Amino acid sequence: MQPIVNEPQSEQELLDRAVNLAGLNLAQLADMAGVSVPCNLQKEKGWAGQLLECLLGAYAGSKPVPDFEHLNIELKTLPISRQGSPLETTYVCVAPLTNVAGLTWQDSVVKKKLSRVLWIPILAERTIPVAERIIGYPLLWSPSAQEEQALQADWEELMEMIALGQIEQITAKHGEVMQIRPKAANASIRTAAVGHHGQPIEALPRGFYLKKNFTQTILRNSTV
DNA sequence: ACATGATCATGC
DNA sequence: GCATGATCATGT
Repeated sequence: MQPIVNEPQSEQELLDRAVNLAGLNLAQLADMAGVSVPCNLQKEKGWAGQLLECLLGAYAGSKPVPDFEHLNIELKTLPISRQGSPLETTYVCVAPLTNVAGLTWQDSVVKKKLSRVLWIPILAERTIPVAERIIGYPLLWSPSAQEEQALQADWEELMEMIALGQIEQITAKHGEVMQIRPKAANASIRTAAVGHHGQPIEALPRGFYLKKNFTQTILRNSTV
């Protein structure tokens, strides 16, 4: 999927574009982009997110930079129920498993990634055919002081465990608003990590994910 | 019913 | 292998 518009030149232009997509369904968006709608997302889990990128003029591709680099804005689609509740957690970034000594929240990739996010809710209950899922009203967000505190607390807890060589003890239950879970093509993938005694080990790659309670709060706080 | 752990596609 | 985009599907 290639971008079909130029890069937005301002936050407002980006937001305007997103607002203009609200209320449309994925079939209409696919039509605008000249692509076909998959029957399900089993083999194209990122399809809707990539479709929105293309329609809004994101050019970053798979580069480790914000979707809208010059605006420092990250784009996230968020599947929601008819009640407006998030249906999935939200991937943030890979969790560093080596050389973590001295890393601070202020310099973390998580903080940077979440500093400014354009959330685009999609009514995406699994019973709704992909083509009929509807784009919701967009939300341009930066964490409040309270939200950042919560994120920082979880980040510090989780990173401390990693720094102590406890990566294999971390489960998705750790963290109040953010968790660490596997992020890999399959469970046999391995990457460099650090063990209990500081020795090098191989571990399943992990990622930071925002829990539903957190993204729910973001949506609620924007409710009119 | 739901979250956790597992997985899928793609580019370089 | 690691980054991007996430949702699937099983266990509890």
